[in-house]
Amino acid sequence: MIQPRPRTIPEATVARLAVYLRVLTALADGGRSTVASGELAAAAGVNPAGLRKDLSHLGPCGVRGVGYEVRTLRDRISRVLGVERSRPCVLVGIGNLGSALSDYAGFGSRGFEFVGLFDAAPARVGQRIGGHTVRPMDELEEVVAATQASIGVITTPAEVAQSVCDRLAAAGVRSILNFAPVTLSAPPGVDVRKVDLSVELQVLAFLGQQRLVSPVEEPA
Amino acid sequence: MIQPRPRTIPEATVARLAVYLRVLTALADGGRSTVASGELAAAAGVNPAGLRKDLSHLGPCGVRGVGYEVRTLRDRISRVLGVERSRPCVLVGIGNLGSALSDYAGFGSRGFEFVGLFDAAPARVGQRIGGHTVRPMDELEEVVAATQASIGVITTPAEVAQSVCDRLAAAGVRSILNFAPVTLSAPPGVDVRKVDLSVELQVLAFLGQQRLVSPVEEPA
DNA sequence: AGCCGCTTGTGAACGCAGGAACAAAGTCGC
DNA sequence: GCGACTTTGTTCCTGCGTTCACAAGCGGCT
Repeated sequence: MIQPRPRTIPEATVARLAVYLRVLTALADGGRSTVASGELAAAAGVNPAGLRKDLSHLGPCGVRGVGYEVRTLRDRISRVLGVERSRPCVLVGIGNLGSALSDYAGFGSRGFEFVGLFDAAPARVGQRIGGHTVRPMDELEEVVAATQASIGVITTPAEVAQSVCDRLAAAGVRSILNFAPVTLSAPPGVDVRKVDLSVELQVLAFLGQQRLVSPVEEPA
Repeated sequence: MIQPRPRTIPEATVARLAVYLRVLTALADGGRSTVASGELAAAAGVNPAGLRKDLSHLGPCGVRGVGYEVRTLRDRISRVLGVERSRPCVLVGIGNLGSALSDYAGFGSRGFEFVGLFDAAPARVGQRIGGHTVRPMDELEEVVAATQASIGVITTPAEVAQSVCDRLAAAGVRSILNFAPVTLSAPPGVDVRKVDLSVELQVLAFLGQQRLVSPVEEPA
């Protein structure tokens, strides 16, 4: 039982690996067999040297003078990220955003499958969205236990997000993706990642405003 | 003509300022008059010292021994971020995600207003969503010019995202928020930010898998 | 008025990520 | 079979972000 890659991989690298994986999948679907770091880096929007450093965390996986074998590298990254087989996820809060996510094709094709949709509003329970039926909150724990879902997505209003987080964690969910505009606290051993859409817009607004002062960094 | 804050503010700080702004707004609505860095940092989920350093970029705005005046600080951050008044935005691609975003209350209440929704599919044109009517792509340039929209949001399929980006940039949009799973290239002077939902899930999957090896960092 | 406690703002050290340059290695052409 | 070219993997270095720790300043109490 060897551990060829026991060391930790930086989180920034993990995020980029996911991008490389997408590009590699597209290349493989296009019939491409090998690719060099320069081309891959351009497609992913990163520096070639940084890309090679990222891949070096997986061990040597390229051929000098040639490049990387597309399918081999794709499979290797899939295995490292843990998306080689589909993972069951539950989604709580079937509003507009929740409906969009549950129906988002980008998830199913990338190793994530929603096995339970939940909402507290009786009017929404029973609706069919993306091949699944919305369930009442009462069934949350039961479904998590039955499906061994390890990932939960929260798209509820901010007021109830913390209580949903608590229930998910208690039910055994170990990873939570939070779209509600609050900072959640979870017990140790549970990872929480936050996606805040309005923050992204506000950063853009700031950059746009700042450009009015120092228009563009134009080199001589 | 002095320049009290001419220097650039780190982008990571700007993102956190947006979070502080949300917390401060909630505190102000709750009638709170002052708040200390410790409490504010806890609500935002960051280190108190880092929060004070972030705020120091705005100049002295607290009172030693007391804390920060909630409303004053809120207004100051709003001004720095450039969201003191509403900004016009256009949204291209009215699929599930686009519909959700156009209807998302979190945008309107935080200084962003969609002034144009666009889609290429004739079936979607004419639909009313969130108080606006979906327009055909032909009218994109016209609406951007008429409304002086400076921010564009792309929620189209990946295949057409680059062409939409080109048209937005040509029409005068200076900031673009991209939800399509591709890396866009834009002319200089145009900022592009990318939000990749499946990357977030894949990072979570990796962290969850990694926990199986080194279960939890339990200090003695 | 003077002291004390609390909180801010800042300076310094640490760790990490990103970029450039270089050596190793493998392939293609002759 | 050998040389030259291409590309990877690594190392060094620079800069940024984060954290810790302390001095300065203000309000409240006596």
